[in-house]
Amino acid sequence: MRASSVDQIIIETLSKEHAHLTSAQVYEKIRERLPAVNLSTVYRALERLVTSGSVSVSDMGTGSAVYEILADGRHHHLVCQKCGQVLTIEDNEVRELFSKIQENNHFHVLTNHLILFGICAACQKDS
Amino acid sequence: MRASSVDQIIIETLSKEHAHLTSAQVYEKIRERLPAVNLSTVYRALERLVTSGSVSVSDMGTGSAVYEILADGRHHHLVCQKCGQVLTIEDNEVRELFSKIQENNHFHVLTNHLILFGICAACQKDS
DNA sequence: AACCAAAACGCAAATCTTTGCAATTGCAAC
DNA sequence: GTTGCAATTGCAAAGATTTGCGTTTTGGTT
Ligand SMILES: [Zn+2]
Ligand SMILES: [Zn+2]
Ligand SMILES: [Zn+2]
Ligand SMILES: [Zn+2]
Repeated sequence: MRASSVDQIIIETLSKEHAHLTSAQVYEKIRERLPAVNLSTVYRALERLVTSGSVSVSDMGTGSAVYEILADGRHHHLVCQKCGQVLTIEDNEVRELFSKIQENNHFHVLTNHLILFGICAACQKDS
Repeated sequence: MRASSVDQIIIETLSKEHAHLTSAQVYEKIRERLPAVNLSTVYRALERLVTSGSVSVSDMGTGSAVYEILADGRHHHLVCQKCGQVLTIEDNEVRELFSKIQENNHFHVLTNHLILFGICAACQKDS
């Protein structure tokens, strides 16, 4: 992989934002520094960063994928399908499962930003 | 929900196929019996079936989502990002994690066809 | 049987993402 | 500094999925 300027700017942007950004949001941020950049270039840069493991991409049920820097420490999310609330869970709550899967199936899990859908406590009470 | 004929035909189709079908594949099957059906109608029917819990939808990294009947018993998959191999794991291998998440976060997990990406045993040896 | 409201549908347009191809750029060897 | 190759990019088109809206169908009620 070559030191693409777009890759570097995306890393810097996501590192500063500490949030889940859509491709369109990343695109807007990049254009502040590279006004002529093409959207497909951003998609390809994001793909490279995901493959290299420095960025996660996830479908959180919002209609478009979201990207997040992984340097801050691994975590996962629970997304309520009724109210849309997003809970964060620590990696150690999931690590045990991944270890067991690794043992049982000799399969090295790379998923690093797991999204589980369901119903949150508040919405369970409502029904 | 009303008893839509498309819903019923999709159920029958997926029940007979016992496989992961893309929306395009479902569409082709439906057209054998409803030649004039619209693709967006199929998408909306699939969405209803997923919401009702009778069908699962998953991104298995193939470029388009796949749908599968859930009546046959719950299961999950490990997808190798190098060779594309798809391993199936039983629900009991995952249920423990979901129970723990339920306890710790009072969150009722509905994800019923989990896809985890990683590297299979064979591909680990190769590298 | 006529009526009504809700659900489902068809169609076209919008949105999101990927891809083929030709042109450009960065890196390293010569 | 020039050459060569592979990575990156822009652009346009294709592919995948969703959505707005007007119309039709369905099932229940009068
Ligand atoms: Zn996150
Ligand atoms: Zn909720
Ligand atoms: Zn499956
Ligand atoms: Zn493999």
